[in-house]
Amino acid sequence: MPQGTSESVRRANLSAVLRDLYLHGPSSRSALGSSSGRNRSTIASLVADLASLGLVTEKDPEHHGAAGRPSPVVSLRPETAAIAVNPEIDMLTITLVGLDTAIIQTIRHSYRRIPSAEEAISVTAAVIAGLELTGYRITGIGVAVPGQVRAEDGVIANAPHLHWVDEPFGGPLAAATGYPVRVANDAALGALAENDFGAGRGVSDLLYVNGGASGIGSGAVSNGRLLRGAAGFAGELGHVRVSSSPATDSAGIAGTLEAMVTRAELLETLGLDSPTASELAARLLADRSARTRKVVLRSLDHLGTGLAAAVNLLNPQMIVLGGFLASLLAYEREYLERATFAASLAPSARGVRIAPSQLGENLLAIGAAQLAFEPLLENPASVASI
Amino acid sequence: MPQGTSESVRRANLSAVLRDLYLHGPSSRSALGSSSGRNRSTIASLVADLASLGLVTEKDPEHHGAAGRPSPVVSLRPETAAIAVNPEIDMLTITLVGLDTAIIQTIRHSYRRIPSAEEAISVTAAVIAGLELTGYRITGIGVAVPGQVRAEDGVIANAPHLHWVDEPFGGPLAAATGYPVRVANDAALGALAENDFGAGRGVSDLLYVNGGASGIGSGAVSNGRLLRGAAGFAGELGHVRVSSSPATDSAGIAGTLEAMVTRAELLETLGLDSPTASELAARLLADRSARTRKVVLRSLDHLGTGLAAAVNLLNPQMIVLGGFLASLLAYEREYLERATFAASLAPSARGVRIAPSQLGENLLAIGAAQLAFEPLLENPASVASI
DNA sequence: AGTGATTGTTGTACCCCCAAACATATTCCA
DNA sequence: TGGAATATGTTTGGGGGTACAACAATCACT
Repeated sequence: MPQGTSESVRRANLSAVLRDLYLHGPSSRSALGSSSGRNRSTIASLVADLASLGLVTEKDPEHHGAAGRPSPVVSLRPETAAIAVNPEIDMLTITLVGLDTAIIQTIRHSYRRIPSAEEAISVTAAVIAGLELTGYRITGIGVAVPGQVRAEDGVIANAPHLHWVDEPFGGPLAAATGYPVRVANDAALGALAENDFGAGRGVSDLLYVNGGASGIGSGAVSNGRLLRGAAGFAGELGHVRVSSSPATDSAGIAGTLEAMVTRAELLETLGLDSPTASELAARLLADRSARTRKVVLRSLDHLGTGLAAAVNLLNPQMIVLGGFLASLLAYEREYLERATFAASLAPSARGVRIAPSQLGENLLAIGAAQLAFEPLLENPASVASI
Repeated sequence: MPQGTSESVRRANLSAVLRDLYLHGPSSRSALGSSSGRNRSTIASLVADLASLGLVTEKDPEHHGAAGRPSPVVSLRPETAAIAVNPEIDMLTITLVGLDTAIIQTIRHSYRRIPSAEEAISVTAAVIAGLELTGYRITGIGVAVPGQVRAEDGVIANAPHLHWVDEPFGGPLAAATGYPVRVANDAALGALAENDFGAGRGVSDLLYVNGGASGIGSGAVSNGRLLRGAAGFAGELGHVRVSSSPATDSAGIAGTLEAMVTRAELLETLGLDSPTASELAARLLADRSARTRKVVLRSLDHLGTGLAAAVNLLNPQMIVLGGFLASLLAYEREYLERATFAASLAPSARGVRIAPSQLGENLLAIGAAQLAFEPLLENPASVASI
């Protein structure tokens, strides 16, 4: 972000106010002032600007029983929204998400066979074209992809389960819909969402690891920002080696966390076929048989080794586990903590909390919407062009 | 850094100009203008401010053969300096480093036995008290410690080879010397130095891994900034597991990179006792015996596994190897690349270069000085108080 | 010597935030 | 019930900071 002009000051202040409202919900003008450190008159001017941009509204507060003149409550207008897109192997989910983080509408499109990137793009564009969007102001599209995404241009470098390799996605989807499009890895967006709205609220350094049917995805937030790396590929803990086993993962690498800890093995052990996430969690917790326990503990050993690598390399405050990894955590939390901290440097281990994911099925929609909202939050005046 | 006031604009612009000079050396006023994007008149005012703060001088340029009025060359004044401190098990090194990155003076203090933190602090304070510093303006002290350092307050959480655990260092040293003190891990400062002045110039995401007599240290730069993590402990690749071997490292963790790849084993194989770094490099390169080769390749396998973990988690553009790891790289670069990329996600692997360290024995002095200069670079007007 | 190009210099305009004075709305208390 | 206390909105003036335009200075080229 450019700095060093008086316009950049205005932009930074508008951004701070809008972000405060986005992260913490409606707030009085005086509270906005004290949290941003700006003067009363400045806040008044900033809020007036945001209101004239159509981003916020002011309402008279309910009486709250404190002395002094009541301060109007500033709220985000829910008409400002983003479109979250999540292609998976059997389904494409498209969600309309308000700037107030409300889930406005969800459309699921199933397909028989794994779609090509072109097909996914055209289906997405068709669904969006069919949405009733009058009354909404759409800031853009955020796409959560189960694979490695080049942040710069939204090209999907490799999404193994979708069989997409070096597929342009952001560009064509933008061309097909007319909206700006940003694309990122799904677990990275999960990390973002859990960090801002879930288990990791207020945390500056967080690791999110999700266990799904197709493998283990992960993403990290470092110093309050998504850890991207050079091209946007960072945070892939699932493909870090934790064993000398020759079993390979979806990327063909042997002995990785994803290769060693699988949902399929757990289902086989439990004798389940295709349970929902909550069924799996319940059945696993109920089954204290020796056989199941052995499988779980072996998985937790490998998971601990992997988490320890992340603890040593990233020094997070919090590790959030999603999917069946959350179930494994619930099964035997202390065992996982021991396994993790045994391979972690003691000072780093001391500061880590391991917690289950708090956001449910809307996790990726929220995360992808965050991605789409980011340019607006960074430069609120940019909506003038929408 | 606070934002949102007109003073912050001035600070950001002063900082941008000073940092440009720090990183890229002397520069004409017009070049400073175009690189920072500020107007001619603004640059004139900024440079005048920096000059009145005593940080820069302007000189008439040599004729350079281009049309137009010549632009004065702005240079950093070398009188502004920092004190770099590096305690090791057998020696304490104190270096006076100019803001123009010149090494002004180096003092080495040897001791017979490993010092306590208190002893290291009092020796450091005594050496600094004995320095002839008239004519210099000392911005502060930067300390590079072989261990995990809490960034916030400079407490050394664990420096295994020095047997320091939870030892306050920054605070007492500041009290003893009167200078502001910042403390960080030595390899992290190596990463910073290589990133700004060494093999990784211009790179935004870099991993530095150093192999020394006492183990493997590492640090990372992510998005142009030092990767700190929650408490400042991030970047410790040496303690990531790469093997199921029970051999433990200096932190007591089994099978880690540091446990599996040691300088001692290399020396034993080569039949050397205590060679200098360049002796070791030369002897290793000259020895193509099957026995040596076997040891080296096994080390490179483990190193590759470790580097792959970092590639997958951090997605760096460049990996810089120092110490005997640079010698291993020189011995068989392609083998290390294969070992690393075999366990790396292909898109992440494609963008990585592995290179030897470029900065020699002054690496840590430069890095520690960077740490001490950082507050000045961030807010140049703060020197007014020195 | 003249011309064109580039940059320093100066004065003005504009943007943005802050502080102070005043106005307003509420609670508290006698 | 009415004043005092409190907190905040509103208005106005001022200062810090950058950009712009006009002018001056200095170089290369012919």
